[in-house]
Amino acid sequence: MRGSTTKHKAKKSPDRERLSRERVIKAAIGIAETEGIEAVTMRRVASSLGSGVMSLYRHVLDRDDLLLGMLDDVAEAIEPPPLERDERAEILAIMKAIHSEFREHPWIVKVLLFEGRGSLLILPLIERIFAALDRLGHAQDSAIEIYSLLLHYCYGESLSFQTTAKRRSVQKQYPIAEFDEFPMIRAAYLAGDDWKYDEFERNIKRILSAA
Amino acid sequence: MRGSTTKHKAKKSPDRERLSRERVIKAAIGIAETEGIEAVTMRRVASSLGSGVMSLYRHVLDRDDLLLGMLDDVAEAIEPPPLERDERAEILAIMKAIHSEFREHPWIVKVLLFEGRGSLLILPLIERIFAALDRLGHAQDSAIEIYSLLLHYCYGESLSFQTTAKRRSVQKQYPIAEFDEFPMIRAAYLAGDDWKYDEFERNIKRILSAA
DNA sequence: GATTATATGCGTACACTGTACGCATATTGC
DNA sequence: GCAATATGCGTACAGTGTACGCATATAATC
Repeated sequence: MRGSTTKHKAKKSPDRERLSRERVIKAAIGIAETEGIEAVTMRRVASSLGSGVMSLYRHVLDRDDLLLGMLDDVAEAIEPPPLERDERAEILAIMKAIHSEFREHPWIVKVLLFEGRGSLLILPLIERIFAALDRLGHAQDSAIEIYSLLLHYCYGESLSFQTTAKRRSVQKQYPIAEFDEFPMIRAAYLAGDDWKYDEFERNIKRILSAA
Repeated sequence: MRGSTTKHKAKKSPDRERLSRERVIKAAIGIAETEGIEAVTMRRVASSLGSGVMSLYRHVLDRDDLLLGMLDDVAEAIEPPPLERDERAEILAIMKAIHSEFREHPWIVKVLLFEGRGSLLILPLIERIFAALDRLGHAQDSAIEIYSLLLHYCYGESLSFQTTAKRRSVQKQYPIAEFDEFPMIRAAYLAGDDWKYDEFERNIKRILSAA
């Protein structure tokens, strides 16, 4: 929408590219990707662009707006899975697409749940879920409930995955002795989570088998 | 003007109660309860106790430790639901207990998921869930998966409830026009969520029907 | 080209945050 | 009464988001 009129008049060849909403958002995403969303401070973004802090505010309303822009950017990049004839296969494919996006860009979940913002660009996928539930014979209220179950599990799982990973890296783990009175928890704890690979998919299937 | 009431040096009866870990944590919980976890800053807690900021650090390692203390405090207050013969009823009762705690003290979920900390005091309830799943004939791996499904849905739902409530109060809602291309989402959106009352319970039952 | 209008960059300042350091006082043990 | 310890907390520092307003770069008009 902006700057499309290519009036290449003065080739001043700016040694430093001009700022833009796009560039600011992309820089913020880069930082979030490598250092986590907590590292996305206005100063950090500015310094990664080699600009002053307040320059960012020419292209972004405030930090909240920047986060929203980041969401829109990744939402745009999602490629919708191909349509499936089978309703449950359709829903599973969509949930897997969303989930893998959450895994690839873990910061998304924190922004979604903490800032309470959501990108509108994901709506087509949600609509497809509702359509599939409709085809499965669900009335609106139960469709909404199942959708809520699917998505909130996805949120919780993705968020927990992050914090678990962090906890594990920090090695702030509890001593196993704490679990002595709870044999089953202890066993689960010791089992680790290598085999968890397909847990998400299997749990979505569980939900769908009850839908 | 604190000391002005007592002209001589009060030897044993201080007009101000002494600080303690307990008092610090309780004060922090009070603030979290009424103003949200974001308002729980060291300065805010100190001022609510009428003490200096650094005094808190005599009873609490750091802010993280304070949050952990808060978790333990509410976990302690949970009353375990009575044992149920029926396994699914047992699990449902426990999940409802946890969920209602999350609703009553919304800040818990944020601390749990963001700080990545957890209170050990809730382990007895978790153990009961695993025991019930065992009685239902689940091997360890599928038991862990179902437990993960149950709890992560509970997390996601509780967290989303908060942010939705906040969004609603701020009235930062999207204009309905945005949903024109997505009739089912639009309908769901317009339906509101008054009837959502038992959604959590019904969804847990859905999960259990697939367990 | 010259002049004006606007868009953009950003330095400084302010009100917050957590907490390290070390001094002052209160309480306890002998 | 005196020493040892426990407790309270003032000050300082490095962070955070961002309001304000000046300086310059670019665009538009004459």
